[in-house]
Amino acid sequence: MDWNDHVNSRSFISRPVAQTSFAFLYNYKDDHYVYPTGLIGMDMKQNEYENNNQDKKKRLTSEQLEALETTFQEEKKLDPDTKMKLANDLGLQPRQIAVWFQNRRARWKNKQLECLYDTLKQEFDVVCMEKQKLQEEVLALRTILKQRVNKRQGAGSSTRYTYMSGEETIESASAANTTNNHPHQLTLGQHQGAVASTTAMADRMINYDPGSSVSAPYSKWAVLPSYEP
Amino acid sequence: MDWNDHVNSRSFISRPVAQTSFAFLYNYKDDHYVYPTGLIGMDMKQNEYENNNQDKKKRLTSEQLEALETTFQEEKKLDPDTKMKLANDLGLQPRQIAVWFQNRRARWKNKQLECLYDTLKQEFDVVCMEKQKLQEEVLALRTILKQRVNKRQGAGSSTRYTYMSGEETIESASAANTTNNHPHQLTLGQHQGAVASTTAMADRMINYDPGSSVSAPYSKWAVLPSYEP
DNA sequence: AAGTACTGTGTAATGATTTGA
DNA sequence: ATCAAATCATTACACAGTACT
Repeated sequence: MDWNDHVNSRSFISRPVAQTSFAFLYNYKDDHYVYPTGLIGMDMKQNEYENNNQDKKKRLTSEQLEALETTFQEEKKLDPDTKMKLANDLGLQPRQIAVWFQNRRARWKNKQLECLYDTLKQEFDVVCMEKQKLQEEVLALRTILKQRVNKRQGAGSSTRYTYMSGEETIESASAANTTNNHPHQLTLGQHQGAVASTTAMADRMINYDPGSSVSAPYSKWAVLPSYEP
Repeated sequence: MDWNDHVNSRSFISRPVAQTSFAFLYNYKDDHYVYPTGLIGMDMKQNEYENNNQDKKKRLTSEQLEALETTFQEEKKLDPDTKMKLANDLGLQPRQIAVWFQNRRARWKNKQLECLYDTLKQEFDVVCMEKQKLQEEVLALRTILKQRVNKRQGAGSSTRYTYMSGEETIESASAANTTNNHPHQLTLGQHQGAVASTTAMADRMINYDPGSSVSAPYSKWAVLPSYEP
């Protein structure tokens, strides 16, 4: 009862419904309403005082977004005071501010996840390479040891026990590593390439064939296993 | 002009608007509209013939969801025929079907991402372990080699050139690997634990402290770096 | 035959609502 | 009242065919 004083804060929020509900009034067939050019980036405030007639706009202006974004950067959570201040400054309902922050948080989470994935992917690649090198190194060392043993055996020397013990522990340590036995390293598919950007995620998740945009437009959806709950 | 024959497919789309646009008519203050009990799970069809008065419902019925879900499982993409069929079968607008599928794909993508992450995480852990073992193995092998060389040197033998060359290549191969030099392996934080489930993702992304749910409710938002675009 | 307008579809981003805690 | 999660819908742009000039 402290804030949202004058109006009921929910009174006008609702998007200007007319445009979509009566979209059939427009000449355009399905969902291809042609936007009045020059209305996109404009700095037209859409507060409660001017959404009465036909402002078919809902998107926040760049100013509003900027302010919201800045605020979000420093505080993911929105305390009531900030909310009211933003609402007053930007000519929006407090409720809108709250909703914006909620959505922002939810979507920020997904972004985070993507970044996390990319990071992990890079780490993974690095570790794989290092493992590869270590594997080669082990082979090299083994070869050397073998050569040496052969040489010594030819000379009639016998520190053979020590050698075998070493070989044994070695075998047990890398028994499962001698071959490429990572079922997902390549089979998980698509994610062995260079990590381009966050949007490259989609290309890895979806069986996207970048070449054929003509044939089989539905193919990319048919392949993946269903991970649904 | 062949397809999209009878209806214009967008004519009636809009959701039953009354409920949201005129929400301020309800007595409820801000954003806490209390739903008329007993209307939630009911199987009331909401096609164009009965959304005129006061059906404050938007959620699809379980039947509708089931059908949509089933269809989605077999085809992530919605071809027009299927769309019309579903629309007729379920008493929904074709537009609604399309929208549902779009949203479903978006949600599915996030789920996929989570699964992908978990899978990759497990692979990562495995590879790390294997790398660890290989590292130990390399050390063991080196030790053996060293022992052997010392022994031979003590005996006055001199295959020293061969040894050094081997040692050199070895050093170069694992120069950067001898220590734990993975900046993110633990620093990325939070994701070295067992991979519990897909929802465990949030716990890894957000700096979530599972113990203190009372104090510092805002703390978990203040920590992470901003990965925003 | 090239250019242009129209239409349907897709994805991505975004605003808003519902539900339960 | 607030939040997170899920959901519905809309906005906006891109691309592909088709048709009309």
